[in-house]
Amino acid sequence: MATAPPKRKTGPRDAERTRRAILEAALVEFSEKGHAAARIDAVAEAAGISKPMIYSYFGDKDALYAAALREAYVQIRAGEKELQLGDLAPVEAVRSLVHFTFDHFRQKPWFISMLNTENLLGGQTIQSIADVGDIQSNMISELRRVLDHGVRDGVFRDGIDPVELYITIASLCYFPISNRHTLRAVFKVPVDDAWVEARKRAVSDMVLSDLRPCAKREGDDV
Amino acid sequence: MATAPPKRKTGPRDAERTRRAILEAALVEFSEKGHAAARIDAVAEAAGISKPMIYSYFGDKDALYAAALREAYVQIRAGEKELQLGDLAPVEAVRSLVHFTFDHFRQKPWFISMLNTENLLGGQTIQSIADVGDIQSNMISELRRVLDHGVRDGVFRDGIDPVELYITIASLCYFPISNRHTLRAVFKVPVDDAWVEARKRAVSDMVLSDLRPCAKREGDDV
Amino acid sequence: MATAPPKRKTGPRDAERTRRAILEAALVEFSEKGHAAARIDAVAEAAGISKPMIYSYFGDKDALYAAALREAYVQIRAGEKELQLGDLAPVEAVRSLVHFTFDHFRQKPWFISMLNTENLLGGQTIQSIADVGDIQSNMISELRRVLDHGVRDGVFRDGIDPVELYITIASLCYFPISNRHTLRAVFKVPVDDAWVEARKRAVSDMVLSDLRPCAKREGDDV
Amino acid sequence: MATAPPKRKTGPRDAERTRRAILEAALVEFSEKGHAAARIDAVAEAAGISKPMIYSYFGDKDALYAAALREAYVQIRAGEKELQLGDLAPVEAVRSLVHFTFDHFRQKPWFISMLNTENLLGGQTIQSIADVGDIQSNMISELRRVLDHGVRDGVFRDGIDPVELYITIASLCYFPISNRHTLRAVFKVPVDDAWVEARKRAVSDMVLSDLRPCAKREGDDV
DNA sequence: TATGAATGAGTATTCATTCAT
DNA sequence: AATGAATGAATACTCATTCAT
Repeated sequence: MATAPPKRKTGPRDAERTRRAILEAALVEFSEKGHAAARIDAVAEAAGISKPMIYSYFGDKDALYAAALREAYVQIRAGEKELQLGDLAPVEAVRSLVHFTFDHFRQKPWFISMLNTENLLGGQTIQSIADVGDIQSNMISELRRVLDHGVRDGVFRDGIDPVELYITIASLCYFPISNRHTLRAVFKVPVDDAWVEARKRAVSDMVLSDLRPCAKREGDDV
Repeated sequence: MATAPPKRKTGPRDAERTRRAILEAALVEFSEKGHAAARIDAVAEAAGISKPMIYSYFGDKDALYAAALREAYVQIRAGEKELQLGDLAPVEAVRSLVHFTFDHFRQKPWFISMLNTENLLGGQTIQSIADVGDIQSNMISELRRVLDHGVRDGVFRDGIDPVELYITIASLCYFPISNRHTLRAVFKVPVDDAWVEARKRAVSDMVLSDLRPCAKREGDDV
Repeated sequence: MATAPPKRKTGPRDAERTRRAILEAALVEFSEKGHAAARIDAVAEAAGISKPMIYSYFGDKDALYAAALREAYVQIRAGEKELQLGDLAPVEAVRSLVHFTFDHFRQKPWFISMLNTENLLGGQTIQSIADVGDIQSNMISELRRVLDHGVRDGVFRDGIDPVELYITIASLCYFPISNRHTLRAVFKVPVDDAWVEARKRAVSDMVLSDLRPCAKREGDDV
Repeated sequence: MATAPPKRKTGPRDAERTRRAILEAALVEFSEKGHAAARIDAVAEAAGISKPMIYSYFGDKDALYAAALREAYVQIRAGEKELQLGDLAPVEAVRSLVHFTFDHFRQKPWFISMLNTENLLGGQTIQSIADVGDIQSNMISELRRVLDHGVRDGVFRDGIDPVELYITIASLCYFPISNRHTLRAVFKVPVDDAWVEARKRAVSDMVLSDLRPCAKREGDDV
């Protein structure tokens, strides 16, 4: 913002800039406080505009929340797109996705917080976001192609569903970040950078290990 | 409680029963709505008592929330204790813990919701619950013994930290339940009993697979 | 209380003792907090009994307040009676009354506080205390005799109404005590024992000076 | 305020008018009921605005109370200033101050009530009003000049502290007004205009008599 | 007589939302 | 397009008073 060209008094660009400012402030506010505890006043102040603007741009609190939630998904999708998974060797592609996911969860804490909040509310809002499925399907498609490639190369076992794989990845990346406060308090886990990085390595190892076409792998231990 | 003398309809014993009623209603209310959206009125009504009783028994909303959070931990600990992990073969013990964890998350949804809520608040409350570490340390101790046993029996690899293992288990069990609403909406996952049961099996397989003392396991795929 | 004879379990004396305990606690509570801010709970705790006892002994909060107000008057009357004004020379009697009044206001702060509170409420309660006039009339009668005596002795001027004199005395003794907090804050008056004692002397001098049969006294300065 | 541009019906100037309306309503409410019994609802209704405005303009009940208390002092200072004591002969100046004080106490009953309330609370609030000393110091300065002038003219005795004199004046003016309800009930004083006016004369005579440089005045009667 | 348990009726305070300019 | 002013509807919390034993 500081490096932006000098602001013109009015015009179409200002509207978009205002919209962005509100959206980003809302994303922070909703993710830090949750839906109920988030304050429209706080969003207005953080965005540097007056409250009525928010209503004029977004409608009401719920609509603003929906926009913030969607923005969280848009951001992670944009990050995943930049990975260019198709250009990497399958094992590298998966490892890359795991690392990106873990890091994104860690560095953009509002994503996890928004998901937590939304799931607490029973997912009412996400259903109403029409294109949310499209947003993610790109990544799933790419992952499917990576898996196919890996099977063809003999480095992945067959029959893996990309969605299930993504859920495994997300599971392992999500919990240590989303629950870091309770982990620290209950298990005395030292949730610092070193621990988190170690955890990230362990997670990517585990995910890749699970993909390997090892004959004696599962279901033979009972 | 089980050893208490038979409860009279009314009288001095009402105090304890009232306390329990409030606590259980609060656990449901806080977990369904989150901290900010939870209503003291709703707790009172669900508990079948008047609002002032809540203040008389618990102090204020925050204290009631803290009591509910603690109760969530007490409940899962009680369940884990009943597993008697020490009496089972190591592999069985781990599988049993995974299944219990998964099922508890699924069947007592307030546990996950309370953790989500608490982590959203930055873990302020859990830190103030003095004995929360003790509550879980039993389970960790037992898990450590199971791991040692498994290493001695040659069915588990060496050097596994019980806390890290538990975090892996919890990660894999937590996410599919806690994020079921967004998963359904975003990935069109059919989050029904069949899917959840399949997921549970996949998770326990994955956990056990990761424990196996396979020489060519990790770090050799880059 | 510590030196009281061993308490019998029940009996007529206990009832009276309980009554006194409640009354004294109420006097303190009402005078320290005022009518609205006084808490029945606080009275019960200070009296060392349960709340229902207060209702059983006094009826309700207003009745308890009335009893406490009456008690404040009874106490000051008892003090005035002990002065035995009739046994003193007129000048001494007046000085004695001034000093007693000043000291009583200072040492039994609840009297002033109760009067403040009652006047804030518009004197609704004091009107309902049937015998409150009788309580004070003794003192006024004695003061009238002192004044007559003084006139006969030639030390007081004639035509002084005892009630007006008492109002003058009370005025001068009341304000420096009742308003000590605002005096300190607004005028930086050092409201300590030395100041208060000096004020007491000034007040008694002023009162006696005003009583003296000096020819060129009043009304000649306009 | 008198010099402000003509007020438009609505618009930005409403803010100041609303503020005044709240402040005046608060002054009446707090003085009539005391701090604890005063109702924010009542203030809002009397001011003709909604409750949230009070919080927006003043913060909370305590801050509103503090503003009302300060306003009471500002009002009496403004009145004292108009007296122009410096332009009067010393005796007249003192008599004028006494009469003004007495009349102000009588006609603006909220001043006495606010002081009573504040002293009941132990003066906590007045201490936090930073400029309360300045508010009154003008009057004390003027009074000091009047006393000096009177000494020079030979109409006042020497060595009188203006603060002590003001306390004497205030004492004698305060009590008959502040305690009018209990005086009526206890001493059957007919607290009507006639009595009050007579009292006012008696008070100013007494104050001036005490100032006169009469050789045989005090301390010689014991 | 005495009390722990319980509550109805309030009260200060907040916040999403709209109005008027 | 933008905002300071305003509010209706809620919500946490309190307290005098009563009930049941």
